[in-house]
Amino acid sequence: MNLETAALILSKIGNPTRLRIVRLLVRAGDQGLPVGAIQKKLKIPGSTLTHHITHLKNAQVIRQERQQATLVCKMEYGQLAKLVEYLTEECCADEVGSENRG
Amino acid sequence: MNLETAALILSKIGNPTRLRIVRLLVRAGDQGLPVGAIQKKLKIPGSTLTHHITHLKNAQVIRQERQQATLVCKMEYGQLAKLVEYLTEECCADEVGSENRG
DNA sequence: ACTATATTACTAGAATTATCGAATTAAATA
DNA sequence: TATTTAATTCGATAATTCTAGTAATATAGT
Repeated sequence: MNLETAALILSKIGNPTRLRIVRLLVRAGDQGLPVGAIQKKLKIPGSTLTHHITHLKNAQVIRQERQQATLVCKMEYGQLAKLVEYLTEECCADEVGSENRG
Repeated sequence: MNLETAALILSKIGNPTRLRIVRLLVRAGDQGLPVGAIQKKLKIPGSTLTHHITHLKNAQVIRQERQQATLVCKMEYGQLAKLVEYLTEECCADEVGSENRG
């Protein structure tokens, strides 16, 4: 994980609609959630939803698995973990002032 | 902290230039860093830097304090802490699947 | 094959964001 | 007051992003 990738992921989840999608998927857990189910919850046009899903997929924040007719969206927890690790190591702690913050 | 605010902050730090600024400021610690010092490190025009600083200020990710002739930028750690708290409580854990994630 | 459901692709206008030069404001100092 | 240093505002342009309608594609059941 480098700075550019971290910024990319942050910018992708830094959109209200996409953050809602992420929240739904995290809460759905390992079984994921079909696109149609997300659409019903968010009440937005399919084309708009696909646009956002494409963003999240491209940044590898989520992935999709086909189950018969429906495509199930799932979180890419590994990518999120790497992001948190990067932010923790690169942008936080281990430098001047980090002890006197609390 | 609500979803919209969280998304706003994420989008602001989800820009490579602004993430660099944040990284510099976190590493600078409580003493912060003058705008001019940031400019020297990032090597970008002042107007561009101000543009990004304005974004970070508006989202309360950083604040500025005047010290004589120079304006010192400092992290707003509180805001970051609230963001992490929101993400942890709203978007992670405490739901199906969070235990089996390894 | 036909139909319904699920999802993506194409397309375009609106809105937002990024960049940076030039002019401007603010503070310190001669 | 004039000058220098520090930083912002203004204004223009380019690039990206958001939204959503319409058309197309894929899958499952009849």
